[in-house]
This record gives sequence, structure tokens and C-alpha cells, in this order.
Amino acid sequence: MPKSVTLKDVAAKVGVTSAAASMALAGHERISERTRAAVKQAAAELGYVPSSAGRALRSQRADAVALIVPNSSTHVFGHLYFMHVLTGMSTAANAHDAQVIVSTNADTSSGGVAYERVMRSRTADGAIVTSAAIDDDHVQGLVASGLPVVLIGNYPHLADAVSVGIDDVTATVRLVDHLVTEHARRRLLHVTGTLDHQTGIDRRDGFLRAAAAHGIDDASVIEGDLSEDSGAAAIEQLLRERTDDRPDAIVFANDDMAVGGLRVLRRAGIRVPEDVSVVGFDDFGLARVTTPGITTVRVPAEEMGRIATERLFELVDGRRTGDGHTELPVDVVLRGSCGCDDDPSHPAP
Amino acid sequence: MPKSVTLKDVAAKVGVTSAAASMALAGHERISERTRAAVKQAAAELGYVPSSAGRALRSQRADAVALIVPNSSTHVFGHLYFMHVLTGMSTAANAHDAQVIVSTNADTSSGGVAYERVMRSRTADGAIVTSAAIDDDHVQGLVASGLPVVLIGNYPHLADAVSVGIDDVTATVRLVDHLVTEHARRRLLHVTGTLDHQTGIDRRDGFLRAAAAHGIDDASVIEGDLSEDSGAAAIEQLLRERTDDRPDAIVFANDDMAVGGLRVLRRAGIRVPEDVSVVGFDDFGLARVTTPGITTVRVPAEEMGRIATERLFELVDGRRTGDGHTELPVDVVLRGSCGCDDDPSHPAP
DNA sequence: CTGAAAGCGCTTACAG
DNA sequence: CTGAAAGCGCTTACAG
Repeated sequence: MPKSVTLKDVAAKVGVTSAAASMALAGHERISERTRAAVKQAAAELGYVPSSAGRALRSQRADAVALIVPNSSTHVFGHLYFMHVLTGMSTAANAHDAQVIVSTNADTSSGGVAYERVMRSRTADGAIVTSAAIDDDHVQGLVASGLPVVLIGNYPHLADAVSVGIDDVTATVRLVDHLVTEHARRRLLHVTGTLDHQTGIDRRDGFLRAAAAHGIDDASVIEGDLSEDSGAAAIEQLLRERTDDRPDAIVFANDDMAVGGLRVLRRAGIRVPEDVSVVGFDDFGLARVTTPGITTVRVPAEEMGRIATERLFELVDGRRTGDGHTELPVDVVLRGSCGCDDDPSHPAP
Repeated sequence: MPKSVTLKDVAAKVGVTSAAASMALAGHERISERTRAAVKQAAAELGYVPSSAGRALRSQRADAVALIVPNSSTHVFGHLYFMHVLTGMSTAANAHDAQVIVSTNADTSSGGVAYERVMRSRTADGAIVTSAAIDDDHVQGLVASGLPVVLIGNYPHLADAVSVGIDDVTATVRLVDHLVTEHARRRLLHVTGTLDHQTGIDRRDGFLRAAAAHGIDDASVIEGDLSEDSGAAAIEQLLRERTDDRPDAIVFANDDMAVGGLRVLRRAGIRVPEDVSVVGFDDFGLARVTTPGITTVRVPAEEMGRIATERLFELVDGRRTGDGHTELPVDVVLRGSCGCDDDPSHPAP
């Protein structure tokens, strides 16, 4: 049982009131230097640490920010993406002496419970929401309520929200440009992400727009759900339904699906990149490790988490009004799966 | 600005005191059923959610548990391992209506700040500590202080700690047994993990013990640090220093290093598994995705996180005394890198 | 200038 | 049985 050392204990040891001790620790002018030093020493000796509950109640501030993850399914939660976002959040939160809370819905049925509880119980001063579906009412509600919220991603229908994201359309256009220009691919297939998320729509639109710009009007699209299995299923469907005139380039909306697709292609004896180019999206770790490595777009998830959290503190501190979108640049990472040389250098130790 | 709805607001709406409203919401007998219903309805209408600070201050309980990650380096933090542990923690914490706090040291120099602050500020009722080094004084201090702490891993020198882990020695023995018995490998190399962590020592000891049991007395060992690069560096060293009598089986202390090693072997034109068998440890995601897939030990990280958190709540609630180790079973997962058939089935959707 | 009360939101132990 | 005070730990606004 931790006998919590309270401010009163520190004060008693020095012989002042707890109010005085509080001011002394805060370095307040009105406390004599002598007393300040004595209080600080007593606090150190007793191992005093302010009670977060007491401080929070008094200051109406939790000194904590929450990461809200809409669906807690292992599929989504297991994603390296969240680890990167969380790392970025931690960096920013540490700089502000704030805690990071991770909030998940236990099951999908419980809907917005994680949202509501974290926010209104004032357990956190604000929240980062990522991977929210376009029609997720809870996000709408949160943003509309005026609570400090920063979204990661693009939410064109929530114009007055603060958000941080990348340009999925342009990034996908660059992938397609590369396939057409550098590798002379023209029979294009796109396996989409979840189309109830803006990223899914944007990457598909980028694909279609780029194909059209190159005068390719028979580009095809299969719907996926970002899981490795759905990537595999899409390619199985392709091989089953189209025995000739198969694509010579496949643009997967993320690396997980590309991994599943590569597996099916390999089993079918179709060579990558000789017979078909493959590209993915994300570069959170998988794409570097497959054979061949997957050409992809590197999404700066950690930086997104960090910047989103900085924006959130600006909001919480009232240093910023409640709108504005920050767009981060992305890089296309060329590896073997598109037909480029697989990066022969190995990362410096 | 979130105009927090307080218990007083709810009480005022119904015309009772906030004390009465509190009891009504708690379903206390002494409040008439009629009033109870009225209060509950008012609370719902106003969107009342209890203030976590008020409740925490009063009840001396934060209803939160912390995951303490000793070194925040991206290398460690980025690991899928933590995501799995965090998922398990969330499951258990949700069941107890508690929040999950992730606490990291901003930089390695700041030592035990994350430990001390989280715990003594009573921001969390207890903590899970994972991946702590053997000589980490902070862990010792935490455990000794009597605060509720559950460790993930094996800490033989902290006999009175509550911990959850696997048997790394036996698991590694099983890997070696497989290589020797099924694939007739006898020229064995082990690339270790970090030897200031018990897992590193245990996996090395398991390797050496199993080799000896098979009458192999020239098994060799190279020290690694669990990073992909150190796996690559170990194999580069091997190829440089030993031009003949090279190993026919390499046991990496984790999958990340095995990935780095596979890359170097492939560039050197050495075939896996024909020329050399490779096995790893962890199975957090990478091992399934390489070509060939990596034979490995599946560490039940999510379950470890879940069970550790359940133990922690037992400790916090006083339902358990402060010692005892829970050992979880592990499975060896056979894939192509050891010489077994690469799993031809693909996971059911 | 300094001492000590008030009050953040909550719930339980006490007084009536 | 029920009303309302007390107090968790903190810090600021107020009284002296």
C-alpha cells in the first residue's frame, strides 16, 4: 500500500501551511528563498509527487491526451500504424508533461463508448482520433461539441475540424505515373481499401485519375478491406475470373494487402515484377521485408501523431482556433516489386 | 469549451442534493425508486458523466493502469510486441472500466522518470512493466515500494514480484531439437538477444543446453541486440571470418534479426533452407511474411498483456498477495526457413 | 506582506 | 429514515 506523501506532509515537515508549500514548490515570489529551499528539500526527501487527481480537480485539467481507436479489432489495432502514431504522440505529450491514454472500444457493438467516456469524464484534455469512418457519427459529435479534438486523416465533410494528414490522391497518382512511365505498364488493377474511409476513396480516385491521364480507360478495380487476406482474395478472384488479358501492374491500397497478393501470385507461378508489377502503400515495416521488397508510399505516421498532438495542445491551451488542416509530404519508396532494383544498400547500423 | 455537466447540475434539475443524486445513480437502496429513476433520466438528458478527477480524489483510485516502457527508442517502441501487449491490456482494462496509460521515457537519459511519476502521482493504480533489463534499479525500486506492479517476463532475482512470462529456455531447446532431429543439422550458430535481459540469457542457455544434449560441443554464439541490423551484422561477420565449416543451422534470438540475417544470406547466394536452416523467435508478424517464412516460437504477447493486467487488478483490489509467476505455453511454428514445407494453406478469411 | 479559507466534483460517514 | 457536512489533495483568491 503506497502511503502517498501529500503536500500537507511536506508542509508539516518544514512547519508551514500546505498552501505555502504549494507556492514554494511553484517557485512563487512571495515565499522567501529560504523557505522555498527548505520545502523543496523536504519534498525531495519525502519523495513527494503531486497527486494528479488533486491537481486535475483543482485546475480543471487532466494533463493527459487520449488516442481514440474506433474499432478495437485485432486487425486494426494490431497494425503497426498505431504504434507509430502512439510513438509520435508520446514524444509530444512528454514535452508537455502530459500522459497518453489509449482508448479502445472493447467490442464493436459498444459504438462510441470510448469516445464519450474519455472525453466528458475529463480524463483527457483532448483527443486524437484516427481511422474514423466517413459516416462515424461519434466523430461528428465530438468535433461539434467543441471539445479539443484533432483528427488524423482527411475529413472533407468536417471542414471546421483540425486535422493532420497526407494527400492520398496525389501519392497514388505518383505510384501510377511511375508504373506507366518507368515500367511501361498499361494494364492496371487497383485493390481498394475500405471505401467507407476517406483514404480508401482518395487512393482509388488517385488511381483512376492517373490512369485516365495516361489515356488508360480499361483500368480495373477490386474492392478490398486492407487486410492481408482481402489482398489474397482479390488476386484469387482475379486469377479465377480473368484467364487472359491479366493486369501487368497491381496497385494495392496498402502493404498488408500487397503481401497477401504476393503470396497468391507466387503460388500461381506468376513472377513479380517480371510478369506483373506490384505496389503498396504505408511502409510501416512489412514492405521492406518481403521478397521482392514492395514499392510503396511511406506514410509518416509517427510525425502525424506528433504534429497532431502538438496541434491538440494548441487547442487545449487556447493558442489556436478550431480549424485548419496540416498536410505532410510523403515519399515514394522504390523497391523490387515494381521492377526497380531492390535497394542493395543496407541501412547503416 | 466543454461545459462539464456536474452532479450538482443533475441534482438541481431533479430538486435533490448532489449527495442524493450520487446515491441514486449508484442505485442505493435508501433513495426511493421514483427519485432514482428521475435522477437517472436527468443524468441521461444532460449527458452527465462522472468527473474522473473528482471520483479519483474521493476514492483514492484512478481507475487506470499504466504500461511502462523502459526505453522509448523507436527500435524498441516500434516493435509489434508492444502493440500486442497493449491490445491485451486494453481488453482486461475495459472489463474493469479502467483506462490504459502508456508511459515512456522521452529520452534514455531521463532514466526512471516515467516510472516514478506515473506511479506516485497516483495517475494509475498500478503498472505493467515489460522488457526491463536485469539490472534496472527502477524496477527493483518499484517492486520493493509495494506499489501494485506486474512484470512481463522472467525475473529470477525478483522472487517476490508478480510476473507473467514464457519459458524461453525450453522453447529454444525445442527449436534446436527440431533442427537436429528433423533436419539433421549439427553445425549450430546462435545469434543472441541483448544479454542484459533475462530473455537473452535464457534463449542462449537453452540453445547451449540443447546442443550439449545432442552431443554437439562446437556450437557457436554471436552476440546481437535484437535489431534487424544486428542480425545482418552477425551474418556478415560469420561470412567474413569463417570461410569453411560454416553452420548449417542458425538460431536467431528473435525474428527481426532473422530477417536481417536472411537478407545477408540471400545476397551471398547462400540458400535457405537448402544450405542453412534459419529459425527465429516471436512470431509477431514478420516471420509469416518473408520468403521463405521463418520457423519460430510464437510468443503469446497479447495474452501476456491481458493476464498481466488481470493479475494487476487482483493486486490493486487486494485479492492477491504480491508474488507468483504465471507461465504461458508457447508453440513452435514450422515454416520454410528450417526446411519444413512452407505452410501451404492460407489463413481462413 | 502573509495566513488560512474556499472550492474544484465526488461519495461516505455522521448528525439529526 | 434523510439531510447535509466533511474531506480526498491541490492552488488561488480573499481577508486580515
